[in-house]
Amino acid sequence: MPRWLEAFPTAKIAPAGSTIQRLPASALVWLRLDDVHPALEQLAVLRKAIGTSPVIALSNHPDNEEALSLFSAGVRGYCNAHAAAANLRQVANVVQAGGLWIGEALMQRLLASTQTAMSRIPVSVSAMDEGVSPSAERLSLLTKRELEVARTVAGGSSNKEIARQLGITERTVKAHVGAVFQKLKVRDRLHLALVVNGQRLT
Amino acid sequence: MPRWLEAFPTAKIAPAGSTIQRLPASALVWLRLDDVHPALEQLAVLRKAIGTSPVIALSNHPDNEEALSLFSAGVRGYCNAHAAAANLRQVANVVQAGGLWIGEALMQRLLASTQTAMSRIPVSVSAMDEGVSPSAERLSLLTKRELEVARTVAGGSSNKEIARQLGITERTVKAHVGAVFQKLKVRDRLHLALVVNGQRLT
DNA sequence: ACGGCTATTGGACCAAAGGACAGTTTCGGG
DNA sequence: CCCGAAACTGTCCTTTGGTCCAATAGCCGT
Repeated sequence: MPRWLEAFPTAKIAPAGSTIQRLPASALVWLRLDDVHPALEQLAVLRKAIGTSPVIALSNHPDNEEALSLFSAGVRGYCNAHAAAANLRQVANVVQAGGLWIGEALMQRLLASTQTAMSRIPVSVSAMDEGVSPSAERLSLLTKRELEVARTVAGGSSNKEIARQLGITERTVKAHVGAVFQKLKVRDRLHLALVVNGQRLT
Repeated sequence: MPRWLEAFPTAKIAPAGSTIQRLPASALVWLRLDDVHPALEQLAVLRKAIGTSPVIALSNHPDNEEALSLFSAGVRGYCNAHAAAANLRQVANVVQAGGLWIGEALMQRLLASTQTAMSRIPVSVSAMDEGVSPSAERLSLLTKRELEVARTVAGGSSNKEIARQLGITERTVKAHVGAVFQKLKVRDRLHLALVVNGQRLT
Protein backbone atom coordinates (compact mmCIF):
# COMPACT_ATOMS: atom_id res chain seq x y z
CA MET A 1 0.00 0.00 0.00
CA PRO A 2 1.41 3.36 -1.03
CA ARG A 3 2.40 5.72 1.68
CA TRP A 4 -0.25 8.26 0.76
CA LEU A 5 -2.96 5.75 1.41
CA GLU A 6 -1.79 4.69 4.82
CA ALA A 7 -3.66 7.57 6.32
CA PHE A 8 -6.94 6.15 5.12
CA PRO A 9 -7.48 2.60 6.35
CA THR A 10 -10.88 2.30 4.69
CA ALA A 11 -9.73 3.45 1.29
CA LYS A 12 -10.22 1.18 -1.69
CA ILE A 13 -7.91 0.87 -4.62
CA ALA A 14 -9.39 0.33 -8.03
CA PRO A 15 -7.49 -1.85 -10.50
CA ALA A 16 -5.81 0.16 -13.22
CA GLY A 17 -8.04 0.83 -16.20
CA SER A 18 -11.19 -0.31 -14.45
CA THR A 19 -14.39 1.64 -14.87
CA ILE A 20 -16.33 2.34 -11.74
CA GLN A 21 -20.03 2.66 -12.26
CA ARG A 22 -21.43 4.19 -9.14
CA LEU A 23 -19.41 5.87 -6.48
CA PRO A 24 -20.93 6.82 -3.14
CA ALA A 25 -21.61 10.51 -2.94
CA SER A 26 -19.06 10.86 -0.20
CA ALA A 27 -16.29 9.29 -2.22
CA LEU A 28 -12.96 11.01 -2.49
CA VAL A 29 -10.68 10.08 -5.33
CA TRP A 30 -6.93 10.49 -5.11
CA LEU A 31 -5.06 10.92 -8.34
CA ARG A 32 -1.43 9.98 -8.03
CA LEU A 33 0.23 11.74 -10.93
CA ASP A 34 3.08 10.06 -12.68
CA ASP A 35 6.00 11.99 -14.04
CA VAL A 36 5.57 11.17 -17.67
CA HIS A 37 2.08 11.92 -18.92
CA PRO A 38 0.54 15.38 -18.96
CA ALA A 39 -1.40 15.90 -15.75
CA LEU A 40 -4.54 16.95 -17.58
CA GLU A 41 -4.48 13.81 -19.61
CA GLN A 42 -4.23 11.65 -16.53
CA LEU A 43 -7.12 13.51 -15.01
CA ALA A 44 -9.21 13.10 -18.13
CA VAL A 45 -8.70 9.34 -18.04
CA LEU A 46 -9.66 9.24 -14.41
CA ARG A 47 -12.76 11.33 -15.04
CA LYS A 48 -14.02 8.84 -17.56
CA ALA A 49 -14.00 6.25 -14.85
CA ILE A 50 -15.28 8.11 -11.87
CA GLY A 51 -17.47 10.90 -13.16
CA THR A 52 -17.72 13.96 -11.02
CA SER A 53 -16.47 12.70 -7.70
CA PRO A 54 -14.11 15.15 -6.06
CA VAL A 55 -10.53 14.51 -7.04
CA ILE A 56 -7.41 15.34 -5.11
CA ALA A 57 -4.25 15.32 -7.14
CA LEU A 58 -0.95 14.17 -5.67
CA SER A 59 2.18 15.26 -7.40
CA ASN A 60 5.72 14.05 -6.90
CA HIS A 61 7.03 17.45 -7.77
CA PRO A 62 4.41 20.08 -7.03
CA ASP A 63 4.35 22.88 -9.51
CA ASN A 64 2.18 25.93 -9.71
CA GLU A 65 1.53 25.63 -13.40
CA GLU A 66 0.44 22.06 -13.08
CA ALA A 67 -1.73 22.86 -10.08
CA LEU A 68 -3.34 25.69 -11.94
CA SER A 69 -4.34 23.60 -14.89
CA LEU A 70 -5.66 20.86 -12.64
CA PHE A 71 -7.78 23.23 -10.61
CA SER A 72 -9.25 24.70 -13.72
CA ALA A 73 -10.09 21.18 -14.78
CA GLY A 74 -12.09 20.67 -11.65
CA VAL A 75 -9.67 19.15 -9.21
CA ARG A 76 -10.58 19.96 -5.61
CA GLY A 77 -7.19 19.61 -4.06
CA TYR A 78 -3.55 19.48 -5.01
CA CYS A 79 -0.62 18.58 -2.83
CA ASN A 80 2.68 16.87 -2.50
CA ALA A 81 2.46 13.13 -2.93
CA HIS A 82 5.02 12.67 -0.19
CA ALA A 83 3.20 14.70 2.40
CA ALA A 84 2.79 13.30 5.88
CA ALA A 85 -0.24 11.18 6.61
CA ALA A 86 -1.63 13.78 8.99
CA ASN A 87 -1.50 16.43 6.29
CA LEU A 88 -3.26 14.22 3.82
CA ARG A 89 -5.98 13.55 6.30
CA GLN A 90 -6.41 17.27 6.67
CA VAL A 91 -6.66 17.73 2.94
CA ALA A 92 -9.26 15.01 2.81
CA ASN A 93 -11.29 16.70 5.50
CA VAL A 94 -11.28 20.00 3.71
CA VAL A 95 -12.24 18.57 0.36
CA GLN A 96 -14.85 16.30 1.82
CA ALA A 97 -16.38 19.35 3.45
CA GLY A 98 -16.66 20.87 0.00
CA GLY A 99 -13.64 23.12 0.16
CA LEU A 100 -10.62 23.52 -2.04
CA TRP A 101 -7.15 22.66 -0.91
CA ILE A 102 -4.73 25.16 -2.29
CA GLY A 103 -1.18 25.53 -1.17
CA GLU A 104 -0.22 28.83 0.34
CA ALA A 105 2.31 29.53 -2.38
CA LEU A 106 -0.15 28.85 -5.16
CA MET A 107 -2.69 31.06 -3.49
CA GLN A 108 -0.25 33.93 -3.44
CA ARG A 109 0.52 33.30 -7.06
CA LEU A 110 -3.12 33.39 -8.01
CA LEU A 111 -3.74 36.58 -6.14
CA ALA A 112 -0.66 38.28 -7.47
CA SER A 113 -1.54 37.62 -11.06
CA THR A 114 -4.99 39.03 -10.63
CA GLN A 115 -4.11 42.26 -8.98
CA THR A 116 -4.53 45.06 -11.38
CA ALA A 117 -5.14 47.92 -9.08
CA MET A 118 -5.25 46.83 -5.51
CA SER A 119 -3.47 49.09 -3.12
CA ARG A 120 -1.36 47.43 -0.49
CA ILE A 121 -3.71 47.89 2.44
CA PRO A 122 -3.30 51.49 3.50
CA VAL A 123 -4.94 50.68 6.82
CA SER A 124 -6.09 54.07 7.83
CA VAL A 125 -8.09 53.00 10.79
CA SER A 126 -10.89 55.40 11.34
CA ALA A 127 -12.96 54.30 14.25
CA MET A 128 -15.97 52.37 13.09
CA ASP A 129 -17.80 52.58 16.37
CA GLU A 130 -21.09 54.05 15.33
CA GLY A 131 -21.69 53.11 11.76
CA VAL A 132 -22.34 49.45 12.33
CA SER A 133 -26.05 49.00 12.52
CA PRO A 134 -26.95 45.43 11.81
CA SER A 135 -30.27 45.37 10.08
CA ALA A 136 -31.85 43.99 13.21
CA GLU A 137 -32.20 47.51 14.47
CA ARG A 138 -33.51 48.81 11.20
CA LEU A 139 -36.30 46.29 11.13
CA SER A 140 -37.72 47.77 14.29
CA LEU A 141 -38.09 51.06 12.47
CA LEU A 142 -40.88 49.59 10.41
CA THR A 143 -44.51 50.06 11.31
CA LYS A 144 -46.66 47.03 11.89
CA ARG A 145 -48.13 47.17 8.43
CA GLU A 146 -44.79 47.77 6.77
CA LEU A 147 -43.30 44.81 8.55
CA GLU A 148 -46.18 42.66 7.42
CA VAL A 149 -45.66 43.73 3.84
CA ALA A 150 -41.90 43.38 4.09
CA ARG A 151 -42.16 39.78 5.23
CA THR A 152 -44.57 38.91 2.48
CA VAL A 153 -42.38 40.51 -0.13
CA ALA A 154 -39.38 38.64 1.24
CA GLY A 155 -41.41 35.46 0.95
CA GLY A 156 -41.66 35.93 -2.77
CA SER A 157 -45.09 37.46 -3.28
CA SER A 158 -45.79 40.01 -5.97
CA ASN A 159 -47.38 43.35 -5.17
CA LYS A 160 -50.64 42.17 -6.67
CA GLU A 161 -50.71 39.06 -4.54
CA ILE A 162 -49.98 41.03 -1.42
CA ALA A 163 -52.74 43.46 -2.28
CA ARG A 164 -55.26 40.67 -2.64
CA GLN A 165 -53.99 38.94 0.46
CA LEU A 166 -54.25 42.04 2.62
CA GLY A 167 -57.41 43.33 1.01
CA ILE A 168 -55.89 46.60 -0.11
CA THR A 169 -54.93 48.16 -3.41
CA GLU A 170 -51.77 47.33 -5.25
CA ARG A 171 -51.03 51.01 -5.14
CA THR A 172 -51.02 50.92 -1.36
CA VAL A 173 -48.76 47.94 -1.35
CA LYS A 174 -46.34 49.91 -3.45
CA ALA A 175 -46.46 52.71 -0.93
CA HIS A 176 -45.61 50.36 1.92
CA VAL A 177 -42.91 48.64 -0.05
CA GLY A 178 -41.39 51.95 -0.98
CA ALA A 179 -41.38 53.05 2.64
CA VAL A 180 -39.69 49.83 3.65
CA PHE A 181 -37.00 50.30 1.01
CA GLN A 182 -36.17 53.71 2.39
CA LYS A 183 -36.06 52.65 6.00
CA LEU A 184 -33.99 49.57 5.37
CA LYS A 185 -31.85 51.30 2.78
CA VAL A 186 -32.33 48.67 0.12
CA ARG A 187 -32.95 49.34 -3.54
CA ASP A 188 -35.32 46.56 -4.52
CA ARG A 189 -37.36 43.65 -3.22
CA LEU A 190 -34.61 41.11 -3.77
CA HIS A 191 -32.24 42.96 -1.51
CA LEU A 192 -35.08 43.29 0.94
CA ALA A 193 -35.47 39.54 0.89
CA LEU A 194 -31.77 39.05 1.56
CA VAL A 195 -31.91 41.35 4.54
CA VAL A 196 -35.19 40.11 5.97
CA ASN A 197 -34.47 36.44 5.44
CA GLY A 198 -30.99 36.80 6.79
CA GLN A 199 -32.46 38.21 9.91
CA ARG A 200 -34.53 35.23 10.91
CA LEU A 201 -37.93 36.75 11.56
CA THR A 202 -40.39 34.76 13.59
CA MET B 1 -28.45 36.41 17.69
CA PRO B 2 -27.73 36.85 14.03
CA ARG B 3 -28.65 34.05 11.73
CA TRP B 4 -25.10 33.27 10.78
CA LEU B 5 -24.30 32.48 14.35
CA GLU B 6 -27.18 30.17 15.02
CA ALA B 7 -25.28 27.40 13.36
CA PHE B 8 -22.65 27.60 16.08
CA PRO B 9 -24.19 27.20 19.52
CA THR B 10 -20.89 27.54 21.32
CA ALA B 11 -19.90 30.75 19.60
CA LYS B 12 -19.14 33.81 21.67
CA ILE B 13 -19.84 37.36 20.67
CA ALA B 14 -17.34 39.99 21.61
CA PRO B 15 -18.67 43.41 22.60
CA ALA B 16 -18.03 46.05 19.96
CA GLY B 17 -14.64 47.66 20.22
CA SER B 18 -13.37 45.20 22.78
CA THR B 19 -9.85 43.87 22.58
CA ILE B 20 -9.50 40.18 23.07
CA GLN B 21 -6.28 39.15 24.75
CA ARG B 22 -6.09 35.44 24.36
CA LEU B 23 -8.01 33.45 21.86
CA PRO B 24 -7.89 29.66 21.89
CA ALA B 25 -5.87 28.28 19.01
CA SER B 26 -8.95 26.68 17.55
CA ALA B 27 -10.88 29.93 17.45
CA LEU B 28 -12.65 30.95 14.29
CA VAL B 29 -13.53 34.59 13.84
CA TRP B 30 -16.40 35.70 11.64
CA LEU B 31 -16.25 39.14 10.16
CA ARG B 32 -19.64 40.43 9.18
CA LEU B 33 -18.90 43.15 6.67
CA ASP B 34 -21.10 46.19 6.62
CA ASP B 35 -21.97 47.96 3.42
CA VAL B 36 -20.32 51.24 4.16
CA HIS B 37 -16.68 50.86 5.20
CA PRO B 38 -13.98 49.42 2.96
CA ALA B 39 -13.66 45.72 3.62
CA LEU B 40 -9.93 45.92 4.17
CA GLU B 41 -10.42 48.59 6.78
CA GLN B 42 -12.90 46.49 8.69
CA LEU B 43 -10.50 43.59 8.57
CA ALA B 44 -7.68 45.74 9.85
CA VAL B 45 -9.74 46.83 12.83
CA LEU B 46 -10.63 43.26 13.59
CA ARG B 47 -7.01 42.15 13.29
CA LYS B 48 -6.01 44.59 15.98
CA ALA B 49 -8.37 42.86 18.31
CA ILE B 50 -7.88 39.23 17.52
CA GLY B 51 -4.39 38.85 16.14
CA THR B 52 -3.80 36.02 13.73
CA SER B 53 -6.81 33.82 14.30
CA PRO B 54 -8.35 32.61 11.07
CA VAL B 55 -11.00 35.01 9.80
CA ILE B 56 -14.00 34.23 7.64
CA ALA B 57 -15.58 37.23 6.00
CA LEU B 58 -19.32 37.46 5.47
CA SER B 59 -20.53 39.87 2.86
CA ASN B 60 -24.05 41.06 2.21
CA HIS B 61 -23.30 41.30 -1.44
CA PRO B 62 -20.43 39.03 -2.37
CA ASP B 63 -18.14 40.51 -4.92
CA ASN B 64 -15.06 39.06 -6.56
CA GLU B 65 -12.99 42.19 -6.16
CA GLU B 66 -13.76 42.42 -2.49
CA ALA B 67 -13.05 38.74 -1.98
CA LEU B 68 -9.77 39.06 -3.77
CA SER B 69 -8.52 41.84 -1.61
CA LEU B 70 -9.62 40.08 1.54
CA PHE B 71 -7.91 36.84 0.62
CA SER B 72 -4.72 38.67 -0.13
CA ALA B 73 -5.04 40.24 3.29
CA GLY B 74 -5.10 36.84 4.87
CA VAL B 75 -8.74 36.00 5.20
CA ARG B 76 -9.35 32.25 5.12
CA GLY B 77 -12.91 32.23 3.88
CA TYR B 78 -15.38 34.48 2.14
CA CYS B 79 -19.05 33.90 1.61
CA ASN B 80 -22.53 35.32 1.49
CA ALA B 81 -23.69 36.66 4.82
CA HIS B 82 -27.14 35.33 4.13
CA ALA B 83 -26.06 31.82 3.43
CA ALA B 84 -27.92 28.99 5.08
CA ALA B 85 -26.73 27.74 8.44
CA ALA B 86 -25.67 24.43 6.95
CA ASN B 87 -23.46 26.18 4.44
CA LEU B 88 -21.83 28.24 7.12
CA ARG B 89 -21.11 25.17 9.15
CA GLN B 90 -19.44 23.71 6.12
CA VAL B 91 -17.34 26.79 5.66
CA ALA B 92 -16.34 26.59 9.29
CA ASN B 93 -15.31 22.98 8.91
CA VAL B 94 -13.16 23.69 5.91
CA VAL B 95 -11.40 26.64 7.46
CA GLN B 96 -10.93 24.92 10.77
CA ALA B 97 -9.29 22.07 8.91
CA GLY B 98 -6.84 24.58 7.52
CA GLY B 99 -8.39 25.04 4.09
CA LEU B 100 -9.52 28.07 2.20
CA TRP B 101 -13.13 28.64 1.34
CA ILE B 102 -13.40 30.12 -2.09
CA GLY B 103 -16.57 30.43 -4.09
CA GLU B 104 -16.70 28.67 -7.41
CA ALA B 105 -17.15 31.91 -9.28
CA LEU B 106 -14.11 33.49 -7.69
CA MET B 107 -12.06 30.40 -8.34
CA GLN B 108 -12.91 30.58 -12.01
CA ARG B 109 -11.98 34.21 -12.01
CA LEU B 110 -8.63 33.53 -10.45
CA LEU B 111 -7.84 30.77 -12.85
CA ALA B 112 -9.02 32.67 -15.88
CA SER B 113 -6.71 35.54 -15.19
CA THR B 114 -3.76 33.26 -14.85
CA GLN B 115 -4.27 31.11 -17.89
CA THR B 116 -1.68 31.45 -20.53
CA ALA B 117 -2.13 28.45 -22.72
CA MET B 118 -4.58 26.03 -21.31
CA SER B 119 -7.31 24.95 -23.63
CA ARG B 120 -7.12 21.17 -23.86
CA ILE B 121 -9.42 19.14 -21.63
CA PRO B 122 -12.87 20.49 -20.97
CA VAL B 123 -13.74 21.99 -17.65
CA SER B 124 -16.22 19.58 -16.22
CA VAL B 125 -16.79 20.94 -12.78
CA SER B 126 -20.31 21.86 -11.81
CA ALA B 127 -20.99 18.96 -9.51
CA MET B 128 -19.58 19.95 -6.15
CA ASP B 129 -19.99 23.62 -5.84
CA GLU B 130 -19.99 26.23 -3.23
CA GLY B 131 -22.87 25.04 -1.14
CA VAL B 132 -24.75 22.05 0.10
CA SER B 133 -28.06 23.76 -0.35
CA PRO B 134 -31.16 21.67 0.11
CA SER B 135 -31.90 22.19 -3.55
CA ALA B 136 -28.55 20.97 -4.72
CA GLU B 137 -30.16 18.38 -6.95
CA ARG B 138 -32.06 20.93 -8.98
CA LEU B 139 -29.09 23.21 -9.15
CA SER B 140 -27.08 20.48 -10.79
CA LEU B 141 -29.38 20.72 -13.79
CA LEU B 142 -27.91 24.06 -14.64
CA THR B 143 -25.03 24.56 -16.98
CA LYS B 144 -21.90 26.16 -15.70
CA ARG B 145 -22.78 29.56 -16.98
CA GLU B 146 -26.36 29.35 -15.81
CA LEU B 147 -25.22 28.45 -12.35
CA GLU B 148 -22.91 31.40 -12.31
CA VAL B 149 -25.71 33.72 -13.35
CA ALA B 150 -28.15 32.13 -10.93
CA ARG B 151 -25.85 32.74 -8.01
CA THR B 152 -25.27 36.32 -8.96
CA VAL B 153 -28.97 36.94 -9.37
CA ALA B 154 -29.58 35.36 -6.00
CA GLY B 155 -27.01 37.70 -4.56
CA GLY B 156 -29.11 40.67 -5.56
CA SER B 157 -27.54 41.85 -8.80
CA SER B 158 -29.58 43.30 -11.63
CA ASN B 159 -29.35 41.95 -15.15
CA LYS B 160 -27.38 44.98 -16.21
CA GLU B 161 -24.87 44.53 -13.42
CA ILE B 162 -24.42 40.89 -14.24
CA ALA B 163 -23.93 41.73 -17.88
CA ARG B 164 -21.19 44.19 -17.07
CA GLN B 165 -19.63 41.84 -14.58
CA LEU B 166 -19.50 38.92 -16.99
CA GLY B 167 -18.67 40.98 -20.01
CA ILE B 168 -21.73 39.93 -21.97
CA THR B 169 -24.93 41.57 -23.14
CA GLU B 170 -27.90 42.16 -20.91
CA ARG B 171 -29.87 40.21 -23.45
CA THR B 172 -27.70 37.17 -22.89
CA VAL B 173 -28.08 37.47 -19.18
CA LYS B 174 -31.84 37.40 -19.68
CA ALA B 175 -31.46 34.28 -21.74
CA HIS B 176 -29.52 32.55 -18.98
CA VAL B 177 -31.88 33.78 -16.32
CA GLY B 178 -34.85 32.57 -18.31
CA ALA B 179 -33.30 29.15 -18.75
CA VAL B 180 -32.63 28.97 -15.03
CA PHE B 181 -36.25 29.85 -14.27
CA GLN B 182 -37.46 27.00 -16.40
CA LYS B 183 -35.05 24.44 -15.05
CA LEU B 184 -35.65 25.35 -11.44
CA LYS B 185 -39.34 25.94 -11.97
CA VAL B 186 -39.40 29.37 -10.43
CA ARG B 187 -41.28 32.33 -11.76
CA ASP B 188 -39.00 35.24 -10.96
CA ARG B 189 -35.61 36.16 -9.57
CA LEU B 190 -36.85 36.53 -6.02
CA HIS B 191 -38.04 32.95 -5.91
CA LEU B 192 -34.76 31.98 -7.49
CA ALA B 193 -32.95 33.69 -4.65
CA LEU B 194 -35.05 31.82 -2.12
CA VAL B 195 -34.22 28.50 -3.75
CA VAL B 196 -30.55 29.17 -4.25
CA ASN B 197 -30.10 30.64 -0.82
CA GLY B 198 -31.84 27.71 0.73
CA GLN B 199 -35.03 29.24 1.99
CA ARG B 200 -38.43 27.76 1.50
CA LEU B 201 -41.04 29.29 -0.70
CA THR B 202 -44.23 30.52 0.86
C1' DA C 1 -57.55 71.91 18.45
C1' DC C 2 -53.31 71.12 16.40
C1' DG C 3 -49.26 68.65 14.83
C1' DG C 4 -47.44 64.21 13.87
C1' DC C 5 -47.69 59.43 12.60
C1' DT C 6 -50.14 55.69 10.16
C1' DA C 7 -52.83 53.75 6.59
C1' DT C 8 -54.87 54.38 2.53
C1' DT C 9 -55.46 55.64 -2.55
C1' DG C 10 -54.93 58.09 -7.08
C1' DG C 11 -52.30 59.21 -11.39
C1' DA C 12 -48.31 59.60 -14.14
C1' DC C 13 -43.99 58.20 -15.50
C1' DC C 14 -39.92 55.45 -16.37
C1' DA C 15 -36.85 51.53 -15.68
C1' DA C 16 -36.44 46.71 -15.14
C1' DA C 17 -37.94 42.17 -15.82
C1' DG C 18 -39.54 38.55 -18.43
C1' DG C 19 -41.70 36.10 -22.56
C1' DA C 20 -41.80 35.12 -27.59
C1' DC C 21 -40.36 34.85 -31.54
C1' DA C 22 -35.41 34.17 -34.30
C1' DG C 23 -30.92 33.86 -35.05
C1' DT C 24 -25.05 32.88 -35.13
C1' DT C 25 -21.11 30.52 -33.39
C1' DT C 26 -18.23 27.33 -31.13
C1' DC C 27 -16.93 22.89 -29.77
C1' DG C 28 -16.86 18.12 -28.49
C1' DG C 29 -18.56 13.44 -29.49
C1' DG C 30 -20.38 9.93 -32.56
C1' DC D 1 -18.18 15.50 -41.10
C1' DC D 2 -22.49 16.31 -39.01
C1' DC D 3 -25.34 16.90 -34.83
C1' DG D 4 -26.50 18.84 -30.58
C1' DA D 5 -25.58 21.44 -26.58
C1' DA D 6 -23.95 25.68 -24.85
C1' DA D 7 -23.11 30.44 -25.14
C1' DC D 8 -24.35 34.44 -27.11
C1' DT D 9 -27.10 38.35 -29.50
C1' DG D 10 -31.10 40.63 -31.68
C1' DT D 11 -36.10 42.90 -31.79
C1' DC D 12 -40.72 43.43 -30.19
C1' DC D 13 -43.80 43.38 -26.65
C1' DT D 14 -46.27 43.03 -22.00
C1' DT D 15 -46.12 43.03 -17.27
C1' DT D 16 -44.10 44.39 -12.95
C1' DG D 17 -41.58 47.23 -10.06
C1' DG D 18 -40.31 51.64 -8.23
C1' DT D 19 -40.55 56.72 -7.64
C1' DC D 20 -42.61 61.15 -8.01
C1' DC D 21 -46.35 64.20 -7.41
C1' DA D 22 -50.35 64.53 -4.70
C1' DA D 23 -54.84 63.75 -1.27
C1' DT D 24 -58.06 61.85 2.60
C1' DA D 25 -58.99 59.85 7.00
C1' DG D 26 -58.17 57.99 11.75
C1' DC D 27 -55.57 57.96 15.99
C1' DC D 28 -52.68 59.78 19.79
C1' DG D 29 -50.62 62.98 22.85
C1' DT D 30 -49.87 67.85 24.45
